[in-house]
Amino acid sequence: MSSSHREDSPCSAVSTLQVLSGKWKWLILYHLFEHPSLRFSELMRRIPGITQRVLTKQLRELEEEGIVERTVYPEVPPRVEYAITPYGQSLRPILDLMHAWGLEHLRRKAERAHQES
Amino acid sequence: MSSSHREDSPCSAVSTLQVLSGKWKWLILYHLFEHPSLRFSELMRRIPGITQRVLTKQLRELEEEGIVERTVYPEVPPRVEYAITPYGQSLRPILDLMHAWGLEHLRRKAERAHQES
DNA sequence: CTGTATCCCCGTGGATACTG
DNA sequence: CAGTATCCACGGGGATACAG
Repeated sequence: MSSSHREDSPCSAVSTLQVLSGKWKWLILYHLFEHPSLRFSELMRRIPGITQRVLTKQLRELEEEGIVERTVYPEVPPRVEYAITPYGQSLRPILDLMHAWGLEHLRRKAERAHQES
Repeated sequence: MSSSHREDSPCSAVSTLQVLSGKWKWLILYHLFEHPSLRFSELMRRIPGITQRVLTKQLRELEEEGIVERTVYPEVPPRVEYAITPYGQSLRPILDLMHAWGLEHLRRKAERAHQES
């Protein structure tokens, strides 16, 4: 996953973004923070627009980084549940801050748009 | 800038990432946090690998969002300085958290790699 | 020095069909 | 239900040349 050119940036925040790079990863985390555990199909339903292929891929990458845990229940039909690992929990403060900032930013833009009308 | 499909995600963190989407934006912010003000060429030097075209584009987008301020000094040769706006300062806590998390993540990976050797 | 203007590559993600 | 397997489209970003 992009361990290609060894940029070795002095800014470690960049490596965080690297790990979480992927159009839907933070949204996936958001839902897993809201619900301790979700099935594959539940994630699909909660994330309109994502496809099976992409959801699978991003979950696998999050799992690879130790952020998400995948549990397979050997039943028929198969059931697979995803949950945030304790390590993944450490991302919560970041997501919360971004959530707050995003809200404020949207409010700010709405205000601007309103002013010039 | 991607106001295309109106996903209206319930997660506002996503809109934050949207605003800051761009390969080098956080790194640009990082340097502007370290130095109250930097010239275009100074940013170029501090960000190895970026091109003029892309640096310009990302700076313009940050400016558009009110995060970065661009000041042109009408001299010859021209001098342009970039600085974080007060509003942009509100991103600092997020960047700091990501910085810390990134460091810890790298440490963690190094540890793992070391274990299995 | 601080940019534009062109052209182009390639990786991420989307569409669709199929499977244990 | 929870995925793979293929194929493909698109746009963000890189290379290069040029300009005020």
